[in-house]
Amino acid sequence: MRWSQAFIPTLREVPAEAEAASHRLLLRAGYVRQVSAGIYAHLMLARRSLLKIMQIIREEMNAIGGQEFYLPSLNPAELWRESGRWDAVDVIFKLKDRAGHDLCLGITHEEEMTNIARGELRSYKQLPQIWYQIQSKYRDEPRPKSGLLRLREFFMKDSYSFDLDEAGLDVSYDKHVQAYTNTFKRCGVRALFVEAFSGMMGGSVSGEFTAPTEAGEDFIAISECGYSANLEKAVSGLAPVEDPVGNESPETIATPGQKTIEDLVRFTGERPERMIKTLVYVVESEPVVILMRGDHALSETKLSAALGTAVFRPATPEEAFKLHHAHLGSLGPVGLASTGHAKVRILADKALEGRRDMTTGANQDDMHLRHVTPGRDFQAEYRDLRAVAEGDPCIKCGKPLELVKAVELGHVFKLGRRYSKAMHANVLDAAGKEVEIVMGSYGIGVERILTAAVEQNHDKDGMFLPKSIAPFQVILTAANMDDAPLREAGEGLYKQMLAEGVEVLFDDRDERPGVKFKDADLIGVPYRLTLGRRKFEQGQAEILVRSTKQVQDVSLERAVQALKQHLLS
RNA sequence: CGGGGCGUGGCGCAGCCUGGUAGCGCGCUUGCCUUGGGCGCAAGAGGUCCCCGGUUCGAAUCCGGGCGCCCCGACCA
Repeated sequence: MRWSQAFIPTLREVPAEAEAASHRLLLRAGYVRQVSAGIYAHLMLARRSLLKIMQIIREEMNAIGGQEFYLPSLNPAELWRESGRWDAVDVIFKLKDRAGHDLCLGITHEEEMTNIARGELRSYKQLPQIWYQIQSKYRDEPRPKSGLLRLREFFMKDSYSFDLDEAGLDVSYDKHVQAYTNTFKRCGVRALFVEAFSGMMGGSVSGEFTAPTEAGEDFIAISECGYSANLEKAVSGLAPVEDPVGNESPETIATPGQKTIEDLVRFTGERPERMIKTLVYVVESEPVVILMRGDHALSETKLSAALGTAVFRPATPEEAFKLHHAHLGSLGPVGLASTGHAKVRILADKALEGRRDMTTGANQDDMHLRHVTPGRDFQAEYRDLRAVAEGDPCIKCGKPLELVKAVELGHVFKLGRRYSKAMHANVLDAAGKEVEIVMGSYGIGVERILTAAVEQNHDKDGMFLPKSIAPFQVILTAANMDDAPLREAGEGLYKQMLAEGVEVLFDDRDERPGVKFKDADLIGVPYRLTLGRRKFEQGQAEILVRSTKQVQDVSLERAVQALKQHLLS
C-alpha cells in the first residue's frame, strides 16, 4: 500500500483524554478513533492488525479441533431467563422489539450455544464438541476506560466445549490452555497463565491468561517456582508468629483515642500480627463480623466466595455501633452474643486459627482486650479471606511472592453442568441413561491482545508491534522523493516486495524526511527500509529494526532478501 | 454508585474570575523555498464557544437545568 493514498491520520499532539500508553499511541498512530465512551472505530491499521490476530486465534482453535460458528449478537430474553442470567448480570444491554419482546445484546454466548447443543446433541457418540466464534460482544460497563482496554463493544473469541464427563472436560480444557499459550506466543505478547477466581458459580476451576503491563487492572502474585495466581485467588504461606505461652484470661485495657491498628502498635508496643482487626459488613441486610489479623487486608472477592453472595457492603459507622455498642476502632468479637445479637455470624481469616493471647477491641469506646484466644474467648467460622501481600512466602516454594499489574487477555473456565442443568441439555450415555452435558467456556479479548502488545512494546517515539500482528511488515521510506532515480528505485523495491509477498507500506509522500521518520517510528511497523540520497548514490539502502533502532546497510539488490531474513527469524 | 477534572475551528490550548470585535500554536489550502529526524517565508479557508432556559441593552464569560468525555475509587458475568 502507498502511504500517499492510505488513510493513516497520525497526530503530532497527544489527545487530551488519553492516559494509558496504548490508548495514546493507538490514537496518535491513526489506528482508532473514539465514537463514545468504550466504543471505538477501528481504522485501516487497527483493522489489519486485528484481522491478523483473529487469524492466529482461528488457526490455533482449528488446531485443537474447534469448529468456527457465528451466532448473532441479538439474543431473545427467554434463554437468558432460563439460565438465570437475565436478572443476575447487570452489564447486559437490554432492548425491546416493536412487539414489546425483550432482547439483549450478547455479553457471551453460553445460552445460545447450549440451546443449539440441547436441540441437536443426543448421544455421547457425538461428543466431544468444541464450537467457537469470533464476534462482537456488548457490555454496559459502569466505567469503560483506557482506550481499547475496557470497552462496551469488543471482539471476543468465545468457545464452548461439550463433553460427556469431567475427564472429557479436562481434556477440552487442557487443549484450550495449549491453544491459548500458542496464540499469545505467536502474537508476540508476554502472557502468564495464572489461577483465577472462579466466582460463585459452582466451585469450578478457572485460569486466566494475563499480560504483565503497567496499564493492567488486575494484580497477579508470582513466585520463582512458577506459582502464579490472580490476587483475587492467590494464597500464600505465612511466617510463623510466636504467641506468649501463658494462659491468661481476657483483660480490659484503657486505650484512649487509639483506633487504628497503627495507633495500637504505637500505644501498646505490641506487633500488628498479634492483633485482631474487626470489620463489620452488611450481607443481604444481615450484619456479619469479619476478623483479620492486624496486618492483613481483607479480599472482598474471597469474602464473596465464602459468603456465597456478592450482595454485601461495609457497614456504616452507625450500623456497626448498633451491633457492638461501641464505635469503629474499639470493636471486637468477644462477648458479642451478650450485646444483643445472639446469632451474629462471625467469619475469621484462617490466619487467626490456633492463635492465642491476642489483642482486639473491647466493644467499649477507648478500651481494648488483651489475652484474647480465638476458640476459647469467641467462636468463629474460619475461611481464607486474606488478600496476599507482596513479599508473602509462596505456598509452594516459600520464596517471597511478587505482585505485578496485568491485563487479562483470556479466561478458561470449567463450567461443569451449570448451563446444561438449567437449560436441560442432555445426551444418552453408553448405558442409555440420560446425562447432563459437561461444559467449558473459554474467551479471548481480541483488542486486548493488540493493546497489551502496544503496552509491552513502545518507547517515547511510538510503538513497535510484533511482526506477526503488525499491520505491515515493512515500511519503505523514500527520504527524497524529489530525486528521480531514488524515487524510481523506491518504486522498484516496492514492486519487488509486493511480488515476493512482503506486506509493505511505501511512504511515497512528498514530505520532508523528518516527517516520514517520525511517522514511521510512531505506527508500529517492525522494519523500515530507508532510501536516502547519500547511501543510494553508493548503491545502498538501510534496514532499521524498529524495536532496537539498530541500523544495517544493505545493497539495493540484497535489500529485499535481507528483509525476508528478518521476517523469517 | 461515591469523589475529582474537562467541554471554545480537525488536534492541543488561552480567553471566563472582572459581560462589550472569538484568539494562539499545530494541522489544512495556495505560492515560493527547503529535503536524513515533525524546515522557512507569504497569502488564505475553517468556529451553532456542548445543549436548553434565565439575568442583561448585550452572554464563550453570570445564574439554573441537562448532556457528553476523562481520571481515581467501588463494581467487573
